[in-house]
Amino acid sequence: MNTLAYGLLSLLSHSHLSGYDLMLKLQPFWPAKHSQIYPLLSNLEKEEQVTFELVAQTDKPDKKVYTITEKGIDSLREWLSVPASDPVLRDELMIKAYCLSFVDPAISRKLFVSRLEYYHIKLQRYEEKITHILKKSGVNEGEIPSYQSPYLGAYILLNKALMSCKTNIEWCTWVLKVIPADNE
Amino acid sequence: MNTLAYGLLSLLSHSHLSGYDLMLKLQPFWPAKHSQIYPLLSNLEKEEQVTFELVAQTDKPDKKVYTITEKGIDSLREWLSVPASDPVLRDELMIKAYCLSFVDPAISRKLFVSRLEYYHIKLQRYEEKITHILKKSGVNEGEIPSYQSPYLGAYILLNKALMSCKTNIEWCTWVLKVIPADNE
DNA sequence: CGCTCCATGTAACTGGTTACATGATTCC
DNA sequence: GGAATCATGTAACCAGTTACATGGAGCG
Repeated sequence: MNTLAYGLLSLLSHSHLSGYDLMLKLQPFWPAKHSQIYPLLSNLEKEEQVTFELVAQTDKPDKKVYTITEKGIDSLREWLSVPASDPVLRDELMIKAYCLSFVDPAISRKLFVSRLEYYHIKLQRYEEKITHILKKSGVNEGEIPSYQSPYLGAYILLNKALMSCKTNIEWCTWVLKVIPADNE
Repeated sequence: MNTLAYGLLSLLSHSHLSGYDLMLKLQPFWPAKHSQIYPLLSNLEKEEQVTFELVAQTDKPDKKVYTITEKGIDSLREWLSVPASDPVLRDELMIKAYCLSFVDPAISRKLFVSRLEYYHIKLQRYEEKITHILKKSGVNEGEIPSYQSPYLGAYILLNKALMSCKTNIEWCTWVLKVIPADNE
């Protein structure tokens, strides 16, 4: 049982999903390709942490829709009780930022301008998602889903994504102010 | 040539370091173990991107101090010209946050309290480092190292680390407000 | 006609971690 | 006496990516 396996279980603890759905939903929080997910799911099935049902579709390929078992929920609970290991961030831009001065400012600027675009797209998506789940959870304006609500987890995560995104935009914008413009 | 190799080159572009030093310095920005770094360094040496000098020490083991070559600087420059790939963050706490409601609030709180401690320690370290490099760079108060300054890269990175750290502290603190206290 | 989306799977490879191995010094 | 730091290296393993494989539906 690795972290990815628990990631799959935690998504399945909220809804029934296919391997393909799991891959898409997990992307923002624990990136993984389908080639890693499918074998893991069949392991989880062997261990009786999940079950699946073959769902035939007409205009799309058939799919396996997975459901978490009581045993699966139990191992999630156990996993939640041990402290989370340290977060790991790997960002090429940070290494590139360290040796900016080896190339001319125009090239440096490009790096940060395109990263800014990346974050702006993310920001928009996160904002859409957060209003969407707040609507679904049915809370009043300014309120937060309760501890028992199945939407609390998603709301907490999206809030983190939003906050980090904004901070990164701030950082990139600041860096662009520090890099001299081309016409200077 | 993978990202880690460029990470080593970028550190060596600023100073002469041993494999051990490189490992320690790289940790905050691209975590890697010595077992990954030593073989990479000997590859870089074969490709003539770096050279090394055996330095004998009396009270510590001897070491290999590496120096970047012109060829190494050139490949760094080339690498800087291609856009940085997307950043990857993997954080178990995010997955755990998603299924908080399966355990009782006391257990949830523990997760975020210990993560807060983690970030507070990081914050302190980053603050020390940033004042240290600003002092070394010799800029006046409120000023920023120039584009040509060898300290600009480190300053930009530390600023990002600081900003992210503060945002994460803010997030954890907010989450702890959302999780009901034990005596409620 | 090629591209993307949906959907599943395996094989080969690269990246990263853990463990094995050695050995002196310093600190508790 | 045991642990931590410095310093280098290899071997075995696990995690993650890329590529191979198949195939229908819908879009431009």
